[in-house]
Amino acid sequence: MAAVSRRARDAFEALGDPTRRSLFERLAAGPMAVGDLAAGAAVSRPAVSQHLKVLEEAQLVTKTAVGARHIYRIDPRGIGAVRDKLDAWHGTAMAAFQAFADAEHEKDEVLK
Amino acid sequence: MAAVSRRARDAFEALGDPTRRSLFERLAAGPMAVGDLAAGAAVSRPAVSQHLKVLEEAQLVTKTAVGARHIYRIDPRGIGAVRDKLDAWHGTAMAAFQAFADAEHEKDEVLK
DNA sequence: CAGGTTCGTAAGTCAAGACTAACGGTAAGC
DNA sequence: GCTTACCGTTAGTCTTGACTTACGAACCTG
Repeated sequence: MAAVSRRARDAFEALGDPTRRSLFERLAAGPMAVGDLAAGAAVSRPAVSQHLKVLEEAQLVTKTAVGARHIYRIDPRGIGAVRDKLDAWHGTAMAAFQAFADAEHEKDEVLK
Repeated sequence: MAAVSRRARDAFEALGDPTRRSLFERLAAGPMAVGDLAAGAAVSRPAVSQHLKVLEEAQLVTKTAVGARHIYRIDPRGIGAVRDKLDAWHGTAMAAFQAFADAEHEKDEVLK
């Protein structure tokens, strides 16, 4: 659980940066090499490499060497972890709201 | 569309900060006042106020004044926007992988 | 083997933003 | 009315991290 939480934590921080989110979004369309990725980015190629490293550490992407080219692709497990966290938050928030609504309804019944 | 994208963008950036994510997670358990929120946080109360402002601008929480106390609670629409974005990424990534797998299977009958 | 790609890393600069202290403003209590 | 809570904002400091340039490693190609 700690590993999952840690992974989700890193994933949120990784997706917090607009440049990284842009790279991640482009990788969602399909695997791509660093050079191609950098060609469409607003920053230099080394910057792209650094961002890809962060995304990789966050388990959001995976790297595969093909000759001299490094192909990056999305790691579905990373998205899954983030989505699970989001669902958990949504669930508890809904439960809390429901409890609050029930309590309010209870008071209304008593007042009647 | 642009409004949704913009909202999702701000939400990702808002959830990128560990302190803000901690506050958001505590609010998921139920509505809370700023003072109570600051009491359990590692930073000062003004810092909590600033973070809550960012979360509010990102449509992730809503504020309600009750006397001199300001009660913050989670805005389900904010989570929804982020989750939708995540689902979209996951969907396109899966489609891209499927297309790649189909193409490989088509062409590499003899290889591998 | 020499030359040209492709990519990651190191060093250094610099701006964004996270934080605290101090102040002002509003609502409840005496 | 006066004081006491509770909260938001401002001003200013300081750390984090995003970025570029320069360099070197690994790889293919001729």
